[in-house]
Amino acid sequence: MLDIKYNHHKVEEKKYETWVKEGYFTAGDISKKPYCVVLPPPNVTGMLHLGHAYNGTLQDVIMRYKRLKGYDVLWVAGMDHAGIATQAKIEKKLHDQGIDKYDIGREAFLKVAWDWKKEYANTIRSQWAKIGMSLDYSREAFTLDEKRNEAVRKVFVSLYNKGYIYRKEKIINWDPVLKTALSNIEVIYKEIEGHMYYFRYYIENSHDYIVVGTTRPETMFGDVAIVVNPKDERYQHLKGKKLINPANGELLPLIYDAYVDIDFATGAMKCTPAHDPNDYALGEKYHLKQIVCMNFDATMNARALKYEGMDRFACREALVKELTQKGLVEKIETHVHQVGHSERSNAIVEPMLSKQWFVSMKKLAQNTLSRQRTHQGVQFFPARFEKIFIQWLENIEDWCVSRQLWWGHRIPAYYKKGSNEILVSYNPPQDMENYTQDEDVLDTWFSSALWPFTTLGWPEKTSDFNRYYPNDLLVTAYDIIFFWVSRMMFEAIEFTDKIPFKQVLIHGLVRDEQGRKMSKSLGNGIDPMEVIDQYGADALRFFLSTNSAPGIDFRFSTEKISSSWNFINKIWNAARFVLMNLNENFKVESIEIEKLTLIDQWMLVRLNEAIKNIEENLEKYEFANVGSYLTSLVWDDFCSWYIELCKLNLANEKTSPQSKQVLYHVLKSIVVLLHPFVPFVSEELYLALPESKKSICLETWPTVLEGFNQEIVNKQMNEVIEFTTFIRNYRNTNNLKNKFVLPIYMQTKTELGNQILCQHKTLLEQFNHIEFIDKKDENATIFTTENANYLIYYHQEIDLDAEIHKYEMELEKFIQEVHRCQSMLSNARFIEKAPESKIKEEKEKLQNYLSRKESIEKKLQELKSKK
RNA sequence: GGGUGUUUAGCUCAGCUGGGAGAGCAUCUGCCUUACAAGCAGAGGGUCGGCGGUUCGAGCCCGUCAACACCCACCA
Repeated sequence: MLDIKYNHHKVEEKKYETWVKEGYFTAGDISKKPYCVVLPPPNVTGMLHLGHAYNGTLQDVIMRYKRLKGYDVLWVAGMDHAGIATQAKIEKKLHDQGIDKYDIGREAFLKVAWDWKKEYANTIRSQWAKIGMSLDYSREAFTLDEKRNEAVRKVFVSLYNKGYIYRKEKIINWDPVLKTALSNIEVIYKEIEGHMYYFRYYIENSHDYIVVGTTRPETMFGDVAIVVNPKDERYQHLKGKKLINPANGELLPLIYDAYVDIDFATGAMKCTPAHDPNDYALGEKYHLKQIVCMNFDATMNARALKYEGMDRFACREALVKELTQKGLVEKIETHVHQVGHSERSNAIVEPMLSKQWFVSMKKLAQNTLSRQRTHQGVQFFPARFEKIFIQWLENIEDWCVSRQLWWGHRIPAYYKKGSNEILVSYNPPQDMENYTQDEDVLDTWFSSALWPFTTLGWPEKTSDFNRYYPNDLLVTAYDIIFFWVSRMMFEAIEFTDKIPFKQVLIHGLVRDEQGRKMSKSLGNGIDPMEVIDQYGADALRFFLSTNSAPGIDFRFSTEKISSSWNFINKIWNAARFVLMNLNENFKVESIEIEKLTLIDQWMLVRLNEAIKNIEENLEKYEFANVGSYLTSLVWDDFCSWYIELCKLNLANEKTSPQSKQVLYHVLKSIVVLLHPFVPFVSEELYLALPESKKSICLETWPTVLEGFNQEIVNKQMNEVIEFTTFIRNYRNTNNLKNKFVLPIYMQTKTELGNQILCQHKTLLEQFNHIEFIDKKDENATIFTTENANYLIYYHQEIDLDAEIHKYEMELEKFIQEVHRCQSMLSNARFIEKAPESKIKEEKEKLQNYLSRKESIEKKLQELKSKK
């Protein structure tokens, strides 16, 4: 027998281990249809956060649902080496121990990194288990393991040979803290209040000067020209003249190019091709020198003369001071502008000329775009994300893939010693002693981009690849559409000639209770493991999955998790009630409709409707809808009505021979319907049921029972509900005890009313503690429904005026309803254009309201005549 | 500069193809009715951001304005 109270600690203990051991999550039953999803691999940088729990829960709901629906479900477990992020963490750890990575060298560093990975991989696995994620561990992969490395090398070499990968000196985004290049999307632009410095540039052999504005004076040491717009009249007289760079006294040519905005600042712009992407383009156009004036740690180099070795911002300050003293500063204004920061280190990114490896993106993006445009692409949920995805691809730039790190896939490029020869190959050259391998590694996303197929064994032609590729679905947050989804798309199309997955479900981010983004600096992160400890994984999962709409951020809410817990406790107690009523001799029998009472039938009809509705919404990933449907099915239909009414039936097995079967059947169905959301408690309750299988994981999705006259059943039960609600209300307003038996005369108005009086009289009497009597006198309270008038003969002192007022209010309501129906039905255009069913519905409503209005009118007349 | 999302009850949010406004929590009233007091039975509370339009009919579709949030690009 179940404990009196739901105890999530006890319920969630050891179940996951059993599921894994029994192989319920291991795919491979070829008698079933395959369904495959690969988990977005979490970074091995640390522990899982609430976002992971959210992402994992959404997927697990789908996976468990598909398993119940009879699919051979493969949900591939895996983790990401997260190059920059992990290396930064390890460097910090070493630094805290007083170790510099260059002192221990690459190999020793990598050993530390692999130990780190092992430790966090174990933590992550135990957290997946806590959340209940039904992952297939037999195929677990790591983005940096040997198999994935083979695939990466193959892809790199292939892209190189096809001309998609090239090595070039270009302006890239440089992270001076982590000392590596970054791709464009790894740079976060933040608004910063800085300064616009205006310097005087004297004209050679003249006392005249022009004023040039810049936000980055330290880069003046890399200047090679001053550029003005050819139409700018202020500078026409300077053609052919040279200007003196105030920072170093060098002569700069004046170039006329329409790129320069006449109205911005002074209309004269300094040009630093080695430290600015736009200047770089100008530099190419006019064949200007590219002068790098900084080192890779963002200190100034020898070009900065006496400032050599000084940090770039210290140099800026010192230089401005120096030039102020020399009278070369015109003015300094505060200036708000967007400054690029490194996604990982938050350092201000330095645009820097550097030789790096790039993937040429135009053609590859085009291949993806043409599939999307011809509807052979991926289906997005919600659909609007496709637009964002397409716009990004249309404006894509080449992808810088080399990183000056150690933790990652080493670039398979080999440089012949003493020559310019570069060998890009899958295996190192035979005569390796004559070569040196490129020191750099690849961007993490280079290997993640191959994830949907490398996890299935590609490039080998494995049976997994044949069976499970393309994946059916990808579930991920909107913030990595560019980083990941788009790159998986083009790699998949290029190397497998298929889209990587059929659908993408994009979800939002979990924010804190105040609606702020969770971040380390704010310290407002919530550890999912603490939540699980306090409320249980099931409550957390139910909260996460049913309180969020696709693609939209949502707030974490302790209150709502607590509500989820209450809901689970409610189910728990409903199950207790059912199990208490199924005695040891209970045998499951098939349900025969002719043996069922009205409430049995009604409950099964409600269950049927729920199954259909829940399925529809699960297929659309509308989990919030499923959640509210499940809640009302369990709480209202099953607990508040069916179980309460059933208590009467259970006392009399002769009149309701199958009520216990229905109780069992509905509880079991509910438990299975809930299982995708709350796997632990559903397993616990399932195993407590008679004749259950070894695990709910082996169950099948409930099916709809056919053969009910749904319309009649609902109408009859609605009458019961409407009447019961009225009686409860009546007792409340009149301060009557539940046990006080109210005498009631039922005046039926329709055939259905007669049926109810005939068939369900006893039920209504017992359930509501009333007694149907023969009509005695006129002094009664009237309650009117579509099918009957109920006259309550409860004699009490009544305030006649108040009573009249009450009925007048009631009458007013029906008058309005009648008016509404009549005006609709008398509208010729409504009759002409509205669908048949709607017209029929309104006609029926009108009849109903008319009859009820009439009853109230009669009662009012009667009251008024007494006055 | 371009784009997207949000605006619904006191709070947090649902409301999917247009057909009488919903949930949870909070509030008020009454209940220990043996599955559940973390519960039960009732009740109150909203001109669905503003304005205009389409429609027989708009929270939902179109236009426009406003506030907030986010994404992309960028002027040195």
